[in-house]
Amino acid sequence: MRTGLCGEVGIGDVGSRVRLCGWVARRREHGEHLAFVDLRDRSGIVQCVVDGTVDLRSEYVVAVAGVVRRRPEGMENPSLPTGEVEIGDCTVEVLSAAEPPPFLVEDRAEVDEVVRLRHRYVDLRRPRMQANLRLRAAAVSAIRRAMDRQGFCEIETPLLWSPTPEGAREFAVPSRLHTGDFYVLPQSPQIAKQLLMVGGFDRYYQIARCLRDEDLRADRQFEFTQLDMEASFVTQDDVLGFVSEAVLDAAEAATGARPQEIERMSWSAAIDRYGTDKPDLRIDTELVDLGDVFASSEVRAFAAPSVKALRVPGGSQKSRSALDGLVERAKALGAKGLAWFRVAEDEGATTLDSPLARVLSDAERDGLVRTTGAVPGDLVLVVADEHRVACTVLGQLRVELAGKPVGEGPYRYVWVVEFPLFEALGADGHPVPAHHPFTMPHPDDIDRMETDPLSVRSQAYDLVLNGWELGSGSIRIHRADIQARVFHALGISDEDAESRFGFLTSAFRYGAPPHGGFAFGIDRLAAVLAGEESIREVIAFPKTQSGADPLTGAPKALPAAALADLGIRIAAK
RNA sequence: GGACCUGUGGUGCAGCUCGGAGUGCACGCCGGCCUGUCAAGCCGGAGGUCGCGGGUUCAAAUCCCGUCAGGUCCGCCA
Repeated sequence: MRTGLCGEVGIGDVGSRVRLCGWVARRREHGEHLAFVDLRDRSGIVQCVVDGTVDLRSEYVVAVAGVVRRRPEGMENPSLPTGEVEIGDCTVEVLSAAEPPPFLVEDRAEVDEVVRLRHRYVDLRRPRMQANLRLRAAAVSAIRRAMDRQGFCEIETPLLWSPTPEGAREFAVPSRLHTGDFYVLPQSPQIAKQLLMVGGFDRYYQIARCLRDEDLRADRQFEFTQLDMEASFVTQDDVLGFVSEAVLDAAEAATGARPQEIERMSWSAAIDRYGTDKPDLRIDTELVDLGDVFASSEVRAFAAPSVKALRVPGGSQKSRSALDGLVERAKALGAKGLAWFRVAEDEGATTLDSPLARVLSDAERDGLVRTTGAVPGDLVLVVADEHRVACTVLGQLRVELAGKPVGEGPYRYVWVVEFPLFEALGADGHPVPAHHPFTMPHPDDIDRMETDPLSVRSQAYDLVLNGWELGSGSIRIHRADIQARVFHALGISDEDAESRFGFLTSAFRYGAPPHGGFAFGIDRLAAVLAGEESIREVIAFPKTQSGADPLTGAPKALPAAALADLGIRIAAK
């Protein structure tokens, strides 16, 4: 039907006869003797010249036959990749007429997202969406090649799975044959892939759709796609190596540039230096510890287990009301207060402008400036509080004051390793797992599990890109005795463990290899690499924040007969 | 569950503080003119439940209350 693609016609094709198919992007008519038609397909746009009039409208689907020719001298269009040539002596065949589109099929048209989604089939024609979905496909393809090359076997796991009362809320699927019973859609293939390890598939992966019935965000949809992988007889270093290979290959395929080796950082260093477990390393300021400076301070505001500071380069020009706003923000984030110091210069001496400036000793003033590295023009923010609070509050302010859109380069990947095994003590006095209860404790710390559980590190790790968590994984527990100790620490009784995870623990009784794995979000990776701030821009048919689909109208009520078939009655609201 | 922002011809906005006739801008659309344009140009035209409901008022796009939809964030996402 066609001889090539619109965007690929070039100077080398001059003289050849072509037939191109696509959509009418624009037409420019010059009376009854001459008309230009810009023809668009997925590859781009080429100008077609018609000697006469044409009865075409925007977005008509047409086939244009003609001869490629060099444009007349001075008529080239340097802003168009095909701008040196045009299709001449055209005959146009209308394959399909079209109503005027609801919005311009061009990138520069900014359109309300719900309008775009309602007419997604039109939106998808725009170069942005074409590029984004193709970038995503290139990334996925590279991931598959990387995993295959490393000896991994792609295996599908069920979409209809068993309810597990743990973690994210699950989508329920009623069973027709077992009226009153339900499957759930998997929030991740976690347990299935561990069963595959017991089954002897020592290197498994899957481009897996995962579903979680939790509230949506710019970086979260009900359904999302992960590279899910698991391997047996491996160390944490092995897993990080496998995943790094896939991620770096994907990034190279998507952007053309291969990132450098991904650096590693311990969880405690991430908290200490950036106040978060997903640090954005594009921002070059770090939190600074002022504990030594104020160790014996008379200043009551700084009498706290931890005194942390954040230097804000050039921040001294902030107005008093802007600073008041920062103080309020810090309080909203959980700090008791926020001290600020505007750094200035007076006759060669560095001065501090702050309500607290006068109560600081000379040594404290010097220490604050020296330790933070502040120079005139900077602003220094100080939070004194419990260590975790001081770090996270300043870490959040760091991002809010200096952050950039996630998709804006450069791309800074980092492995955050040695997550704590437990997050905190729950209301029942038992620690709460930071990852999932099958995470292997760090071998150096395992003896403290009963005596000092919150100090126990785990062999769990996250991959972070520009402040977004791409994914997480861990070495899993494969030994019944260690699993029993973790369950015990968590306050999960033997009976409880049996009823909730029985089919996994019993599988482990039949010969479980040491294993570990990882899963990272392909939507998120693709979005960042595409320069987008929302994963909706790399998903063909996403949902809105309320979980609706403006195109199909989903979700909808089911006909009464369908409900009756499933044995379901809708409760009155 | 909560906070904040947004809603005005097909699209994007202005108008809203300080109430006075659906007023304006750009794009698109329709018609006419036009033989080298390329976001073509020129002339003319059509197109509106100011998200919806209620209240205040002589009078509401504008003020108040409620509600719906969309977005960002918190909670949530082991």
